[in-house]
Parts: sequence; C-alpha cells; structure tokens
Amino acid sequence: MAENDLERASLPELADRQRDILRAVIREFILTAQPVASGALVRRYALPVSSATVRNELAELEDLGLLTHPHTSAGRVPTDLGYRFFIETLMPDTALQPDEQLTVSHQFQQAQRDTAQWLRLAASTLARLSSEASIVTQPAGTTSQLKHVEAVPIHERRVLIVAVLEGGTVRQQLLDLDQPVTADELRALGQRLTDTRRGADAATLAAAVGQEQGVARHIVGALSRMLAEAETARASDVYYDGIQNILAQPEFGAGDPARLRDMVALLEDRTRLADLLPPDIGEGEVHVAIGAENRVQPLLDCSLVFGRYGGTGGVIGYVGIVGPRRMDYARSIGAVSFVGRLMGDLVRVVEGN
Amino acid sequence: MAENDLERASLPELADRQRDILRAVIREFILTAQPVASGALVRRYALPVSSATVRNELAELEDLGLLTHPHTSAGRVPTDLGYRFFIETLMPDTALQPDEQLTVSHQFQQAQRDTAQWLRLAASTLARLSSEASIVTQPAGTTSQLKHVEAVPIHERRVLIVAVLEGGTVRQQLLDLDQPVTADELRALGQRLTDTRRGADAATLAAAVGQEQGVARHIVGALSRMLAEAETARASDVYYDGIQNILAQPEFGAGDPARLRDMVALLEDRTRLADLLPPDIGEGEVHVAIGAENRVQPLLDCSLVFGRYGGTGGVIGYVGIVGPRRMDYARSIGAVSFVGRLMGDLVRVVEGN
DNA sequence: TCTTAGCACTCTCGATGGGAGAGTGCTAAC
DNA sequence: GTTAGCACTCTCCCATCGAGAGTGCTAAGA
Repeated sequence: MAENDLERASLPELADRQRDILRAVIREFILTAQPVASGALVRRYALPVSSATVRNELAELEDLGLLTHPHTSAGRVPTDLGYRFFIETLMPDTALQPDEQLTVSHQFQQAQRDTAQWLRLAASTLARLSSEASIVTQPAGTTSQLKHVEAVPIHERRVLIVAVLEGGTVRQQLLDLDQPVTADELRALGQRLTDTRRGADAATLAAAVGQEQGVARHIVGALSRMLAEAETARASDVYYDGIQNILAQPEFGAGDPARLRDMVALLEDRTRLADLLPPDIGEGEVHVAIGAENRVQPLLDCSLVFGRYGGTGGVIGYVGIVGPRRMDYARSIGAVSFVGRLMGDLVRVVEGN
Repeated sequence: MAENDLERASLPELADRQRDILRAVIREFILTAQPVASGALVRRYALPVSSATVRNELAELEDLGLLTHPHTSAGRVPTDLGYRFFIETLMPDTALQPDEQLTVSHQFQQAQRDTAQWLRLAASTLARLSSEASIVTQPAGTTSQLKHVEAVPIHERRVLIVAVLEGGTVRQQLLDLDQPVTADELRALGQRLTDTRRGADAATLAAAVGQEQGVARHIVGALSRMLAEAETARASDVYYDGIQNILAQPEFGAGDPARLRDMVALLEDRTRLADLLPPDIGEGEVHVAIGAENRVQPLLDCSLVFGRYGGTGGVIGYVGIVGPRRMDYARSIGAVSFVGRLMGDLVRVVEGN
C-alpha cells in the first residue's frame, strides 16, 4: 500500500528514552482513556528521571506531531501519527497466546461445517478477543463457477434449485414453472446440467440460455442469475458482532450519542460497509486505518484493523475489527491475523485442497 | 394467554372524557418523551374544558393506576397499566397504509427467493417501519423431515452433503470420509438415500445408522445430526436489525449507558433472545409485553411486540419489535402483523402449498 | 549540556446557590 | 360540575468559586 509506505517514510527518528516514554503514554492511554500526565508516567513506569524531564520529552514528542494536548493543563494524548509510529516500530509481539489459539481453533472445528456458521463464529470470536466490534464478509470469488446442480420438486410446478459452486458455496432459489414436471425428470435434468454446464460462470450460462428449451431454459436462466448474485454477494453478506463492546467504550458512551448512532448505522448498512474494505491488500497481511486515515465520516474517530483471507481460486473475504482509535492494536492485529488465517484454511478445505 | 385475560379483566371503566384525555396523554408522551402537562393537553388538543378540569381528571386517572408523576410539579407519564388500557381499548386501527403494504410486499417479491434473504429482509423491514429494533427467527419445525439428499464430491475423500428438508430448508455440511469415493458412486448414493430415507426425521435416521455400511453409514449419521440441529435451529438462527433506531431514542441515549449496553447484549446473544419468545401464542396473533411484564432484566423498561408465523407442518418462527415502553404501539402492531402474515405466506410457498 | 526543584499559571471539575419557569393541588367562587 | 386564582414544589440553567491536577518556564545544580 503506497499510502502506508509514505507514512512509514515520514516517521521521525527517536532516542531510546523518547521511544520508551511514547510507548508508555500510548499504553497508559489505551488502558485508562484519560490524558496521561508526566507524574503518572514516572510513578507507574518507575522511570529513572524526574517528571520535569519527562515533561520536556513530552513537549518534544508533541513538536514531532506524535502527541497532543486537549488543553493547556491536561496530560498528553496520542495523535494518529503517534499510533502509527507505535504500530510500525514500538508494538510488542501480536501473536495470541497459545492457549487462546487452541481454544479458538477448537471452536471452529466443533462448529457445524457450514460457511454461514463459520462466518458468524468468526465475527463473534473477533468481537470477544478484541472487545471491539467486528466485521466479516462472505468469501466471494471474482467469478463463480458452477460445480453441481440439483432440482428438487416442491410442488407440481415449483422446484427448488440448489447450485453448488466451485469453492463449496451453496446457493438455493425457488422457481415457478409454467408446466408440471415429475421428480424423475427433474433428477435427470439436474444430472444433465451438472454434466454439461459444469465450470460455467454467470456470463457463460446467460449466453447458454438460448440453447435450452422449456424447463431447462428456465433453470439455466435462474442459475445464471444465482451465480451473478454470488459474485456480488460481498455487498450483502456481511456479518457483524460486538456492538455491545463499542457501547462500553467511554469515548462513545459519554460523548455525543449522534456519533455512536452514525457508527452503528454504518455497521447495519451492509452496502456501505462492504465499500470500506479496499481490494488492494495482500492475503495474510493485516492493515490498520487510524482515525482520519479512514475516509468515511463516522469512522474519523475510529480505527479499523482488517485483513483479507482467501482460497486459491480468487475467492476472497475480509475479517476486520472496528473500535476507537484508542484500541489495543497488538491484540486486535493478533486476533485479525489469527482468525483470518483460520478462515483461509476453512475456505481451502471447502475448496478441496 | 391467561395473564392477558387477567389484565383485561382488571382494566377500569372510564368515562368518555377520561378516555379522551388518557388517549391524548399517551399520544403526546409517545411523541415527545416528556411528561405531559394539563395546559399542553388543552392547548394542543383543543379540549373544551379548562386545564384545572383536566388536572382533576388526570388526578383520577392517576388514582386508577393508569398514569404517574415523576415528581410533584411535573406532568403525567403513562404506567404499564395505562399502556395496556390504551392497547386494549383506545388504540386506533393498526393496519399499515395500503401503499406501505404494497411497497413491502413488492420488496419481498423482488428479493432472491431464499429463506435467509427473506429473514434478513423481514428484520430490516420491521426496523424501518417501526423505527425500533427488530427480531426475526428462522422458521423451525418441531420435527424436521428429510426430503432430498445430495452428495457432491469436493475432493477424493471429502464430500459436501446437501439435505433439503420438508418445508424447503436447505442444510449443508462437509464430511471427510475414510475411503475415496467416485462422483458416480456418490450420485447413486444420494439417489438411493433420497428414495429410502425420504420422510425420516433425526431420530429415525439415528436409528437407521446401523443398517448402513461404509460411506452410506457416515452420511446417514451426518444427516441425522443435521436434522437434529435444524430442529434446534431456533436458538442460533435469530436475525436482528435496527439497533441504530434504539440508539436514537432519548430514553437510551441520555440515560445511563449501562442499560443500553445490557439491551444490545441481549440482542447479540442469540441464545437468550430465543428464550424470550414464548411458544404459547397463536398463529397470526400479535402479543405485547409492556415494561415489567417482561421477565428479563434488561427489558424491564422496554416493550416487546411479537407475533408467530408458520406453515402447516408445525413449522413456526417469530417476528418481533423491541423498543422503549413509549412506543408507537399501533404502528408496531401493524408492522408485526403484516410482516408476520407475509412470512407465513412465504413459508407456505416454500412448503409447496 | 542535561537534569531537576520550584513556582506561577491554566484549565477542569464538582459543589453551591440563586432565580426563572413550568406545573400541580387546593380553595373558593360561579 | 367547572374554573380562576394562587401558593407551593421541583427541575433546570447559569454563574460563581475553590480545590486539584498538570503544564511550562526559569534558574540552579550535576
């Protein structure tokens, strides 16, 4: 990400003591949500210097743009750049504890082996691990290919079309026919379409509608629409969880309630949510957008930690965490990274690798 | 509901003018969320009496337990009993406007004909219509019966089992086998199981595991588990929407944030949510639980408007609205009733009737 | 040159205390 | 049965004030 390199390039050089103090300020602010005072730093971190010295260093860190002041006689608060510096150069190891990893893996193995369940579990796991809100999108391919078709009779003229896509997604749709069809005919039709249309994508199927007659024509048309819908599924199949965690944050609870509402509205509007996650991010990487780095209005005071997971066939999905800028980045990054890897593994299992 | 008859039996008789005044107080409080003063009533409702007379009537309504006072010199606020009285005897027609009905029906017809989509749409529609939060549960039968089985090869030893249940629900699960199976074998197996096990429920399938050998044995075992899970799906497949609407309510926004958090936590915990909806409610009826009538802690200041929808085969689901006690009951009841009926129709369509 | 004690200055926060305003309850007259 | 009048109560807003916390600066010390 070019933007990121730019950020990194403009990060200032700091002396060891300044790094220690900045780390302590950020740690303290993440913990308490209160501006951090020089005296408190000396007391709680047993610094070998006086509070006056710390004040001098704090003033310098402020000149460098890493910290600010809410007002003259208040303690220091990290800026976006401060957080960025912390993440790039000061952050401790982000990996989750081995026992946590084990517990989470275990839960995923115990869950019903069904994509929707996994997505829900991923969202709730991320929310629990990070104590923030989470977003998870359905894995969707740039193009979806048909793997298997089944037509199940529901009623004389009504069939349930079940399409299994390459990658293991299952899509279903009811279809009303203009003529009655028997169960055996449907079974044979499903088999024939599976054999002849296997590997076709939405466009190919749309083009093939003309080659079919009668009932088969209807079904191929429906399949084409279902695949097309699967390709754009990213917009609608977004799972979120952990709104309660955000409500517990002091910056949202006390402050003006309108900001909170905007934020929840964003989470509940799946279309806007999907637009937030940019496609230019590598598999397995974790990206962090801090405060104003988010372009969307309600997220200007928030941070977004997200990663991409995917299988081999261009199938990708996103997992992410949304929270206040004052977020435990190490933990969030660890959680996103781990759950993303887990989801990637699951997608590959479903794909058959 | 016995409790409800009891409530209704103990509702007092009121003179016409008292009924008018009570109606006006409730209407005004729903609108403004502020205690209602005698003078304001006379002004805004052009009552043909003076504010002193209204004060006398208000005092009597308070004696009857229909209204209260936050403090001596404040206006009146409805009690739970007051709302109950309003709903039972004063409420205007609850039906949605014809054009609204048309719009909503149209949206449901336009949606992909797939249960999960419908549930999501029902939740968002209820939230939008009522400006409150909504809950919708997946329709689940007391017992689910198998209608169709398909085994789709994913990998040499890995198959995707797709089970279509009586009622149109589709369930899927990945299965790892201990021996490789060809696509043709799987297809034949699916066909045989569909023919022999059609109409079986979870218990029957569990009992039948012993009759099968090898791969078929694995699959029947998986089917039994899938059906059993479908029967208890009520607990996990709950959709909610409209948390942003609740955040906009003054009683939650300003008051202590802990209450709000408890409430959202309740919505996000699908297990607890499912327990809230009692089974003893008739198809098509709409029930209202006001304030303390809810037994669950975080809902003591809230009201719940819910209804049951269902198909013919004992398949039932719930639709509901959660909001502050000061809720537009007429509108909420209208919305729940209409969306419930719509969902019932859809379930019956999926069942083939 | 770096560190630190000391101190003035600034800003927030909570408590205090009217005063205005809204609304009720009561009484007495119509 | 209705209503004007009025005393009384309670909230809410605002201004004030002092305590407390914390900074920035200066000058002395290492």
